[in-house]
Amino acid sequence: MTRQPVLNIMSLRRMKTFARASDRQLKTILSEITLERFERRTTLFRQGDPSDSLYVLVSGVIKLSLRTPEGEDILVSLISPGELFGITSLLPGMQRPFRSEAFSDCWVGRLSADTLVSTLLGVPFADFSALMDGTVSRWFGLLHRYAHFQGLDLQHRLAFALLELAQKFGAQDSRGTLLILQLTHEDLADLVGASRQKVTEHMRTLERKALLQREGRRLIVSTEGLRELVQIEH
Amino acid sequence: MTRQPVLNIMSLRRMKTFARASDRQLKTILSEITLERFERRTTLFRQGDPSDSLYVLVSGVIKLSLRTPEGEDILVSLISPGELFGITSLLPGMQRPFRSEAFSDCWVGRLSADTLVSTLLGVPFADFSALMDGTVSRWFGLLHRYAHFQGLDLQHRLAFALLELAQKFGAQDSRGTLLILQLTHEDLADLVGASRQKVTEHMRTLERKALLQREGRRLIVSTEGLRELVQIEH
DNA sequence: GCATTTGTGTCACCTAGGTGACACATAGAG
DNA sequence: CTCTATGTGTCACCTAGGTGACACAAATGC
Repeated sequence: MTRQPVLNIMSLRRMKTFARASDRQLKTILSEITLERFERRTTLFRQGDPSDSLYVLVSGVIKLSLRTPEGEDILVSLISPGELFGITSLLPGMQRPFRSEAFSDCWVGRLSADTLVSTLLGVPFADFSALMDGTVSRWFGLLHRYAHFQGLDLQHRLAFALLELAQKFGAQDSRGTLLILQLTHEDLADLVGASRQKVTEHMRTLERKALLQREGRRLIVSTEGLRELVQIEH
Repeated sequence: MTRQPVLNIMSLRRMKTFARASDRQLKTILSEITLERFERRTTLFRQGDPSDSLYVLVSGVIKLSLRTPEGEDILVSLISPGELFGITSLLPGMQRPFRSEAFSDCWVGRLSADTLVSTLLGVPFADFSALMDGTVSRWFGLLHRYAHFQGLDLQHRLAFALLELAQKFGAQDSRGTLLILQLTHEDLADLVGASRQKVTEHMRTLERKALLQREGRRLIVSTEGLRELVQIEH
């Protein structure tokens, strides 16, 4: 077993995140970091765990991955030494969106997101976190969508996309959720990464299944129906 | 033409980002926001523009999209009223990664990222921005990768993935860039969203094209060659 | 109101890539 | 050094979805 690596002000400052920090700040942070070792193939946290702490990779390689309901594995990212990960801990009340496991033997530093933010910025964590939530969390949502889309067939990508749109642009209507948007099939195709023609075809089958109606060029979707379509059959 | 909408403390506070702000803060922000109108199909900013200001959507729908080198359009996101967008302005020195256009007639508020951060958090923008860069910018990078992968064939996805890995885990070697990673074809398959078998096949053709060599289970890639492969032929 | 442009529906055809199967290579574990 | 696990290479086969083409419908401009 490898010896525990030294983590000091100099080694921290070599990392991008800490390059600008003062010695005092780094000292505080150092005193709050716990070093841990993880053997290859060990998992650090699992999808769905509460997203409490933040990690710094000291040595080794970490793998972030996603297990789809269909049992497929999606490798979202490989983390290299010096990087921070477990970033959802910067957003309020998140769960871990990915599974994290040691891709090789690793040394990892763990600290609370709160410590990082308050010592580096000197700002209450809740304020920071709320700002992140209002801005940058959309990136995260999109990333999540794209990752999930990997290896889903068009039918399901469409269903997900419609649900997302219903959530964002839906108005309740006696017949279902009315999308207040003038979406062409081409727009949808660009959104789900498919051809215009195939989108037309699948939209028709959704109509036939009564998960979707049209009123001129406006869509009325059945969110329950779509949700069912998406969850079942795997 | 629609009348200019009223933007006041109350309407701001209805937006997620400003929900927690004090009246004073909102007042400062209000005084710094410029309201602009954009007709349907007008573009607010283009891919590659400097990412200076931040936008708040007051009414209408905004479309963020990406034009691939192949001329395909990828619809990354549709923004609904109340959302902030143009978020890359929170990171230091970024260019706009997406094109933004009015999907319907819109009213949009524009302000500088600096104003937002310094009035909401009371922290120098550079500090905040550096922290974002060290943490959350990875999300953005991944999002960018996934969006670009849309509509690329396996060959190219693989090439991109290898380039990315070379960047992160590459060591210079007389024969090219050596990846200090024990990657199986299955790992690569999970990374690019393909089957193990097809990855094997394409890896072999990359070898035959001399863009790739192997030393045991370690890879040596030719970054120049791959870059060429990826850029040419469209 | 008509004419033009933009969107929809539906073909027939083709190809990238998924799948299963199996032989062979390699690398750890004992 | 051998045995077992895991990884690689390569088939033949099948299917989801891309493409081009064209008819029809619906908006939009004039």
